Amino acid sequence: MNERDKHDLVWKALADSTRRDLLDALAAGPLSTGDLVAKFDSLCRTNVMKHLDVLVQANLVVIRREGRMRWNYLNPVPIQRICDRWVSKHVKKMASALGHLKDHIEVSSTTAQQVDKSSAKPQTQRAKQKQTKARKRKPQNTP
Amino acid sequence: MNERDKHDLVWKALADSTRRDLLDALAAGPLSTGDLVAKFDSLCRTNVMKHLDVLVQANLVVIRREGRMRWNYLNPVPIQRICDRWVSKHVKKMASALGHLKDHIEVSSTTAQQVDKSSAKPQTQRAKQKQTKARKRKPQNTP
DNA sequence: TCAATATGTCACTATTTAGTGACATGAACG
DNA sequence: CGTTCATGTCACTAAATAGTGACATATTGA
Repeated sequence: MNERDKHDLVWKALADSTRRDLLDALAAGPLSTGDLVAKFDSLCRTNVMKHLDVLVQANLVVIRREGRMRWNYLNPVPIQRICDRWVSKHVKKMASALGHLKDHIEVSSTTAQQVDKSSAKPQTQRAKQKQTKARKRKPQNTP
Repeated sequence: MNERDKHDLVWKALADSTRRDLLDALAAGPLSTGDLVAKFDSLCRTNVMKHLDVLVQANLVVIRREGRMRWNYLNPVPIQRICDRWVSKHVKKMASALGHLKDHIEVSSTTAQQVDKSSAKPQTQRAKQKQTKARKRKPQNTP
């Protein structure tokens, strides 16, 4: 399993709100599987275990066995890791992307409060040709 | 659409590696849909548009129309927002969770490097009873 | 040993999502 | 006009995922 796949497992695991809730429950301290089942009334035990499996695969939950008990521990490291990586990966580009964004955008009500202002410089693109033929062209920066 | 649902849209949108790649491509600056189709050789145009729709729903991509062209802009705000919120939401618990974790864990090779050390204090849990009956019990902290 | 309990596994259905081709719309431009 | 091309929409199939009940395993303690 390469790094990118592991990365993807974490994203996939975090994509589900039920699993994020499970992580929430474990944030205060480890719980047994049965504890979690009791806590999440809408889910059957098998379902909880399946979600836990996904979290374990992503290394977001680590288990410790004690007799017939299984204690589930939250491992927060991959979360911070993925956030750090994703944000830092884009942090420079983000500043410019925010710049590109403003000026002329169909500003939605929510977007309006979330977007900064600066310049917009589209990339010049389009090399290969698939079924959709295309030619070089350059849009106005500030119509 | 409540805040939690919007939150979920962002997670769901980011869960797919193709969509993360699309965001990567837009990080350098806006691209038209056709540009993106040309860039992602393995995807058909309809597929690219569907992924873009998901990103637009999550407000991760904002579009600007210019004649018959559609320019897709990355909006990095929700990413930072979700990372900030998720991390800060757990930041205190995380320190303690990391504490809970070490001591006695079936340390996997990858986990070993990602986990800190301190104390482990399981929660006392288990209230309701579903099909799985359960009684109160408390595991050893450090076996 | 035997019964209760916690967890593990299997087989299956239902829902969602990915992915595609065909056709529709609408601006650009001769 | 009418053609070209970027984009939009629809209908459909295939694959992945959520979710469940039934049964299996294994530990605990009377």
